[in-house]
Formats: sequence, C-alpha cells, structure tokens
Amino acid sequence: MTRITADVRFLRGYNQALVMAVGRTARRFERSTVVEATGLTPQAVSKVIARLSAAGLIRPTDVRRPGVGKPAVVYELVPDSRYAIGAHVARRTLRLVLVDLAGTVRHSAVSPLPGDFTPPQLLDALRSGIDAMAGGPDLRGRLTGVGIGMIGPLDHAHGLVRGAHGLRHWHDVPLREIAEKHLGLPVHLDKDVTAGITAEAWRHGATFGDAALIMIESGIGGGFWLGGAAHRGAHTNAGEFGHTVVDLDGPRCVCGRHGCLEIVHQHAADAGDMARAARVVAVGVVNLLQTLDLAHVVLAGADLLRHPDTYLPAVTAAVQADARRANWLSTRVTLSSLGADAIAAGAAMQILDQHYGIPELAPT
Amino acid sequence: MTRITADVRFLRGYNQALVMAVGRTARRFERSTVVEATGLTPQAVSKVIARLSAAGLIRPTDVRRPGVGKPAVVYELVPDSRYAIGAHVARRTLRLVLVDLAGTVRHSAVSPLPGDFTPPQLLDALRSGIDAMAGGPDLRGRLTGVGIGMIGPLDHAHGLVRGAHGLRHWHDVPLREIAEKHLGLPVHLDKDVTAGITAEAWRHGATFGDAALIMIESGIGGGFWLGGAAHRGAHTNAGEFGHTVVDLDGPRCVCGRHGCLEIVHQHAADAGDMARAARVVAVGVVNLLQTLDLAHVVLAGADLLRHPDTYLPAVTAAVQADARRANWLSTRVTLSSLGADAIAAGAAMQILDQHYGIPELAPT
DNA sequence: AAAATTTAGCAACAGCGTTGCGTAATAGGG
DNA sequence: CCCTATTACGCAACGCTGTTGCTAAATTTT
Repeated sequence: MTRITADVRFLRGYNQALVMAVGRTARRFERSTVVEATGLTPQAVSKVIARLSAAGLIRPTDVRRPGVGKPAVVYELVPDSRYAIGAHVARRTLRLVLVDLAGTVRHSAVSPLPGDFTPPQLLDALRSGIDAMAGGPDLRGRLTGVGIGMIGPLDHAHGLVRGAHGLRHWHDVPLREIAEKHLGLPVHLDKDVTAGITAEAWRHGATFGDAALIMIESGIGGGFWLGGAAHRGAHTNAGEFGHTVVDLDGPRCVCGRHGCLEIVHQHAADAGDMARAARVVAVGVVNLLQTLDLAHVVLAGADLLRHPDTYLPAVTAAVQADARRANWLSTRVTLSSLGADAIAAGAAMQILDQHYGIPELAPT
Repeated sequence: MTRITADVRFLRGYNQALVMAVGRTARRFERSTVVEATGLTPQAVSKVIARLSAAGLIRPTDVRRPGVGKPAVVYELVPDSRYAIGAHVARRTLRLVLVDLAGTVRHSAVSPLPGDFTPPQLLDALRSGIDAMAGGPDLRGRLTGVGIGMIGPLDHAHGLVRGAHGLRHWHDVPLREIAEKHLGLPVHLDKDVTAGITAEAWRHGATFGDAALIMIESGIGGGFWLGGAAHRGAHTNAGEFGHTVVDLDGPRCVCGRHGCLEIVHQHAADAGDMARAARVVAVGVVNLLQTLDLAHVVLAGADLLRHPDTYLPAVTAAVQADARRANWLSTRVTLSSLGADAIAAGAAMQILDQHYGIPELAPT
C-alpha cells in the first residue's frame, strides 16, 4: 500500500465530507451544529456551507429564533440533488435500488436472472432495470453512478470478478470496465458484505465505530467497518468468515477444511435445529468480538432474516455473557436496518461515498 | 468516533511523515526517490527536505553523478537525532530498549520485577532502568518519550490499565499519567501485541499492508495492522485472539467458554505434542486470513520463539494449503524480526510514530 | 568550446482554514 | 421609544500549504 500525497484539495474534500456527514445524520442543522461536531471554526463552516449550497447539495430552509440574538439559519440536505443506483447480484436474482443523497431507498425492484447467467446477460438486465428505475431525463443528470455488490472472490480496486462461487461464466471478468461502457455511468464493484456494512456506516454517520455485518445467505460472510472505512484486506478477500474453523473435529466443508462455521451451521439448520444454528453463529460472532473488539454487530441476509427472532436473541445473549467478563465493554447487536435491500443499497452508497464521503489517503 | 478537523498543519505533518517513511526504509535517498514514492512535486519535496534538515532529522551525505546532468544530493536519516525508550512489562520481568529514529534497537536490558508488583514498584524500576540506559545529558535532550507495552485489558486513549490479567494491584491504574509525572517524559500505553505489530510496520515502511502479529507468551494474543494503522477496536481490547473458539466441544477455558484456541493449544503443549500445538495455532492463523485477508503474518512471543522450527513450517504450510484454493492470493509468514525485543521496541516506535509518523485524523 | 541534460531553487500563485473586526437581527430593560 | 446586550454571520487580511513558471548551476556529450 503506497500512501498518496495530501494537498489542499484533500483538505477541502475532507472537511466538506465532515459537513455532509452531519447533514446526513441530523436532517436539519445549523452552523453551530457543524462547529460543535467537527471542531472547525465558524468562519470555515460558513465557507464550506457556501460551497455545498452552490452545488445544490444543501439548502437553507428555516431560521431558528431561540431567544436573544440574530436568528440562526437552519440548513438541510437536499436528498433529491444526487442519486445512485445499487445492484445486488445473487445467483438467481438481481436486486436494484435507487438511493438518494440522504441514504434513503427510493425505489427497489427484484428481477430473476437466468440460471448460470453470463456477463452479457447481467449487463442487459442491469441496463433495462436501471432504465426502468431512473430512465427519465430529469433523474439521469443527477445519477452519480452504479454500485454492484456480489460474492467473491473479486478485486474491487481493478473492478475484476475473479471467479464468483457457483457461477461458471465469471472467471476474470473485468466487470467494472464493461459495465461502465455498457451503462455510460461510473461503476463500483465490491463484495456483497462490504457493500452491506457500508450501508450501515453511511446511515449511522460519524458516530459509527468499528463494526461487522454478518450475512447468512447461501453461505456465511462478514463485512467489516474498521477505523472509519471498509476493510477489504490485501486482496479484497476479507469476510470469508463462514470458513473459519470452530470445530476441529467437525464435518468436512466444501473448502476442504473441517468444522467451518458455515458447515456446522448448515448441518444444524438442515436438521431443523434453528436454535443450535443460531448458537453456532453466536459463537462465531463472539470470536469476532474477541479478535476485533467491535462496537456494533449487524445481522443480515435472507436466511438469517427468515428467523430473526431466533438469531438476534441468541447472538445478543452470547455477546452479553461474554461482555460480563469485562464489564466496561459494550457492543450493540442489531438487525440490518435495511432488510433485504441492505446489500444493494450499500453498493449505491459506496458510489455516493466516493463523491461525498471522506476522501482516501491510502488508495486501494 | 468523532472525526477531527483537517487543516494545513495536518498537510505538513502528513507529507513530512511520507518523506520520513522513505528515509527510514531506504537508508539513503534523494529528491527524485521521494518524488517517485510519494507523488509530491519536486519543489514540494525540496521544501519538506529543507524543514527536516533544519530539524536535524535528515542530512545530506553525498552526491550521485549517474551520467549527464547536475549531480543529485543524496540524503540520509540521522538515526542519532531522536531516541525513544520502549518498555515491555510482563508478569515477572521488565524489558527496556533504546530505539533510535531509524528503528534500530541500540540497547536492550531485562530486569526482574517483584512478584505481584505494585504501580510504584514498576515506576521505580522504569526510572532506574531508563536512567541507566539514557541518563546521560547528551541523550536526554533527544529522548522523545517512553512507550509501555503490557497485557490488557487497558484503555490506550486514556492511558489506563483496566485490570491486567494475573496482576493483583492493577485495576484502573492511570499509568500514563503517573508515569509521565514520575519520569518527566511523554508516555504512551498500549497492549503488548499492538506495540509488537507497530514494530513490524515501522520497520517495513509504507509497503507494509494489512498484517497480524501472533504472540504466544503466557497466552495467545494477536496484534493487528489494518489500513495503514494499528487496529485496537472499540475499547482497546482487540487481539484476544487466543479466546476464539476453535473446538466447540473442547476443554473449558479460564474465560468460561469451551475450546478456545489458547486452551486447546495449551493442552497439546502440556502433553509435549508441539507438532499438534503448532497445527492448532495454524488453524487459528488461517481463520484470521479467511476473516481479514492479511498480507503478512508475524510470529512472536517467548513460547513461540522457543520452537520456531515447529511453528513456522506448520503455519506456513497451512497458509499455503489454504491459498492454493485461490491461487492469486499471497501471504507472507515470518518470525518477528526483532525476536524477544519486539514488544518493547514496538512500544518505543509508537512514540516515534506519534511524532514522525502519519498524523491521525480520527482520534482515539 | 558549445550543446544537451539533469538537478535545484527562487518567486509568484491559488486555495485552505484562521483571525480580527465590523454588521445585521433579535430580545429585554429603562 | 431608545439603548444595550446578545447572538449570528461574513468581509478582509493573514499565514501556511503545495503548485507552477522559470532561471541558474553542474555535469556529460558532441
């Protein structure tokens, strides 16, 4: 990882992103709010607000007259000013969402994909879906790009699908490049779980600490948000959390090892013992907490959300039992706030994050 | 986590740190080297070099005449210009090292600590050890501070020892504060494993990607370097890697759960089966790789370094077997380059890193 | 000796957040 | 009704950053 140089352009983008983060979390805000949240001087905030207003990203809506003194101008984010498309590519379905600048899902649609679909088939499905959702001329100008979340292995930096598990026609496909050509929009490619945790982080704003998203849906994966950014690892391969061994003498997994979390969980689920399945996941989650000391664990995925009342209490109980040893620890366990849209919406937010989030100093 | 504002002071510190990182890895360097490594303009590099030279951190040593054109000035880091003390506080010993600006351990000393030592006893041992090692008036002026690495739980942001495992007199001790008073030097407190991974990162320079240090020494812990910085988690408690479950029906661990990596490893080691002990560690390391996708795994700790020829091949083999599934992955497995000094030296480098490393934008 | 090539730095510049200070808008007291 | 205190806000100057344009210096090649 080579670090990139920092110049005044970085300063501008960074502090603008701080203000945008305030606007995204607190729907209405004024200058003093931003000053307190960021530590910038009032004058600096005025300049940033002027720039953002000129770009149409925020606008004054009101004045606050709390008592003595000149009234303060109340600003708000303009959700309609920018949009992004998010795509969740699964084995048999394509889910598309339209997300606005505030992080709200404005439209959502699911369409089937052909069995063992090819890259051209996906591109066509993407195109027609996007046209149906945001084809109008008014929206088109405010579309910032398309985020695609799918299973790995892949290379997000170069936009390559290395070889998606269970899909025959997806080995070393330069999906970002061909999709940008086909769609005429900037495209970002990432693992599904990384997109999912981005959605949670984007919605929670700057107060979102280290966190993980546990996804149970055709396998078990984990997305990580560490140190204020998505963690993808050295080869965009982080998150193969389902293939960590929790039972040395357990059944053989498809990956060749024995007692992976995923296969142990699968056996329990297949036997209809969802309580045990949930406990297995809970063990994995506590393993993560021990290793990474997370502030927030988000549960997601179609298979998990089918039994939320089983998984959530099991994981919460395990986390609390473990936290009791160190009574000053606190970790929140929640269900994904976006439900089935989590991955697609997160992919869209990754596009918005590239434009209006904290700029990166250490590129890919 | 509230983000901190970025101003021009940050720019200066950041780009200076980039140049210092070049100087630390390439012992001799010239302007064009830095230009290529950082992306800064030649003129900007000249300004940074002028500042660093004025501070005595680097100096011109030579000129290079490669052929046609004006000779280039060759600079070098001045190792003697700054020092830091590192302390590794273990249950029965105190290891102190003197590290120079280049990251070289100049002196190393181990002294015994009283059984169940108290905070005042540690402070006295620190003081006399530091006086013996760097008491001279010439060195004193160039001492930037003291780094302390010890077992947790602790709070590095506030410099508190929450309650070191196995030490009776260490509950909620504000060690940083009292040590700074007692020693008259800036003090940084951190977990031993975090200090250890900092040493590796500091020595490898900017090319060091995501990495973990696995430490086996009175328990099993992990230190993490993710995204260009140490990962400590939400409560400085990341790294309790030994207390991740790898055997659901395994023996009961001191932590209350069953089949923790640490207790399974311990049973194998106690039975004299070091091969199995090493294989258990290897399983844990592969679990980490699956989860975090690390570029580098460093093995350290007194108990591990007692059997390097057992552990290193076992872990390497397991990593390679796993990497074969995804043949484009590559992870290096090495022994700690600093041996027994790793923790203490890393603690010292944390002090140097605070002054001459990449400044943080997200505090705590 | 002249030309070509490479390195280095001076000077002017644009842009960032900061500082100093003046102005606008409100409520409350005399 | 006027005056004052209070609060919000911005213009202008400033210090500092990295960048750009251009000149000077040092060396090899022709």
